[in-house]
Amino acid sequence: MSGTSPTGDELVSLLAALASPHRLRILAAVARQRTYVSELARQLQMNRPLLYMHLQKLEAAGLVTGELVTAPDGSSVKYVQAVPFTVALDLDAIALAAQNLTGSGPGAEQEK
Amino acid sequence: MSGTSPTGDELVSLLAALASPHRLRILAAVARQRTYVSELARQLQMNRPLLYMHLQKLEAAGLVTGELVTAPDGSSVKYVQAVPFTVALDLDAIALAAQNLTGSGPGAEQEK
DNA sequence: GCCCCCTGTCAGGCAAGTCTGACAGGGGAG
DNA sequence: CTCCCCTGTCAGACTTGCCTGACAGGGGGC
Repeated sequence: MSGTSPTGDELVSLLAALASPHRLRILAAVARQRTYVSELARQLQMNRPLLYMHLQKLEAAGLVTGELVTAPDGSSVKYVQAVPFTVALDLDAIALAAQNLTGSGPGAEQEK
Repeated sequence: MSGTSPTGDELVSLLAALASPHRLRILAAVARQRTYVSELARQLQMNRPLLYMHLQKLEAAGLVTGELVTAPDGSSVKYVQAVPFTVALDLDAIALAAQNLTGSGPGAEQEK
């Protein structure tokens, strides 16, 4: 994904995924070190269900990947890892992205 | 603002302001041409009150500036203009921003 | 057996964002 | 006076997101 100019919808999803203090902190923690969910919850002092939700959003946006690892002793642990990316954000990028939003053509369609 | 690495909170606000198809379209339209509110509403085919709200958010985020111009004949028109900016978005920037979110220090505070 | 740690999902409550129609008012043109 | 265009703001409905406690289940160690 790095470097590719995303479509408008992708951009919106990406920004929405990042526009949250919790998710920013999660991403930062995960970028620094590969951890598993419960440990991450303890580290960031947040409820696991909440962390799960945020992780799902980050994963849906393609910003992190989860990997369920089953240790030789049978116990399972889910490791989370950050996915590198780069987006240059400025007026030009936005003007470009706004052109290909689903249903945005000048005379495209006015369905609501 | 261009080039300066924003604080965590500022980043979140900026991303939140941009994470909306409507606001993206507004910004794109305004970046291309300085227009006034009602004209913009017609151009984008959206209700004015709605446009007003989005403009307020964009203005609060410092992405656009409004200027109420009173023509010599007395009629007032509010012109909206885009504010140039640039933000490089990647894992490093996020890790950096996550460090200075209000209430995020490693052993800062655990008020809930 | 009991206790501990892990993963995952659920319903429910609360807060915030989104969108709409309607209103009040200023001013010009016919 | 009537019609039109403009700027603002409001309450209300609706949708979405956020967060919590509680649950079901797998597996290990004592």
